[in-house]
Amino acid sequence: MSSNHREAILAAAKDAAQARGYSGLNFRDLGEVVGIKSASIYYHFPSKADLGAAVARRYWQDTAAELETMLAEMPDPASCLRRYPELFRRSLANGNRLCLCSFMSAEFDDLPEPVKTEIQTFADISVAWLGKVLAAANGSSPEDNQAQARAIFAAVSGAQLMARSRADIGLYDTLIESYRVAGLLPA
Amino acid sequence: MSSNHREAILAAAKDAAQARGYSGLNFRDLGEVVGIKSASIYYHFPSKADLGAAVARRYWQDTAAELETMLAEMPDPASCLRRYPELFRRSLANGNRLCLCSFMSAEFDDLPEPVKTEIQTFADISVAWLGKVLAAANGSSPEDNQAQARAIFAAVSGAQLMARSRADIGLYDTLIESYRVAGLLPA
DNA sequence: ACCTGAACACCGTTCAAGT
DNA sequence: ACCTGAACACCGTTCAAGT
Repeated sequence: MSSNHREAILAAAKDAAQARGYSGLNFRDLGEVVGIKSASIYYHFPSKADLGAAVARRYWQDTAAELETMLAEMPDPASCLRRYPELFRRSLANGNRLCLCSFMSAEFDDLPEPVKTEIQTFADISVAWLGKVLAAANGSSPEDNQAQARAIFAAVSGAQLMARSRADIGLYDTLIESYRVAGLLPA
Repeated sequence: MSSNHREAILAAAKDAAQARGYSGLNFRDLGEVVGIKSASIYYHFPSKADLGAAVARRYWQDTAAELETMLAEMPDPASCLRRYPELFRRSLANGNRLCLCSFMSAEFDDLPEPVKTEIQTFADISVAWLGKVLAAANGSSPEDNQAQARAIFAAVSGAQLMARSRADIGLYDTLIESYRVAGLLPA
């Protein structure tokens, strides 16, 4: 109950940041969505930087949990790799939104240090997961697959960005398919 | 003389937008760089939207010219493809900046319609050029290479974005190399 | 514990007025 | 033609005051 507003702020801030970035986050709109005054948000988060870092932290934690669940429920690594792009697809399906990490990567120059750290962790856990799954798929070590894991992460991010710029989720699907044809992603 | 300020504004705005995006563009800073008051900028560009569109238009025009020059000076399509990523590399080398089109793609929701149009043209001319060069390289038609051309554009954009988030141009080079290994880019 | 009203400093933007 | 001063609206933040 007492933490309801805190959670609601985190959720609203996540949605807003995926659509308008860190610089587009503003406490007045957030307060309106949550149903409290903007000043009240400072009771839960001492500054915008703190809120941004909390949102980014929660974002990679949720993603990490989801990736682990996927791997647990579907131990076949090839299937996991095939389904990985669905993660980014869902943001597009949800109001043509971008990965939080991508948007904030663009905003690198204006990001408070703690926020930078958290979005780097998002990339780190994604790449680590991809490396692990690639390794399981081809019987080598995760270290040997780090380069391809990073390439997949970067390429999928780029596909999402391009699709967003046209508000065209079909373009995303086409790009992912092209990555498979080219051999960047396993068919 | 009279157009000096106009050109200086365009140049300063381009640099700023590649570092802080359209939303990060601000007339006070721009005026300071150019040496006039922020209000004076409105004489040259009736609104921020107009300035943004003008910057984006100039950006794709310059890029289109550069790509055509490259193709004219180095008719070997394989060499052109090998050098294509240098375009994005240069933005990173220039103060860890992002492609204007990428930043504004992230900002899609808050972009005035004319700005959207111009950055889509940037993607269009890039993809068209890549399709043309790919076709010349493998003896088919540009249409048959559209999918791969778009995939290359998206992937290279993603690599630049990821490298920016670490301020690590070496990561960009590694990612491009991984694309080559995977077969997305010709070796 | 949790929230608000009111205020402050700052900044993007506008526009009537200058030369 | 080109520029500016002054004002407006907005936003992040603070804080004393409410319950």
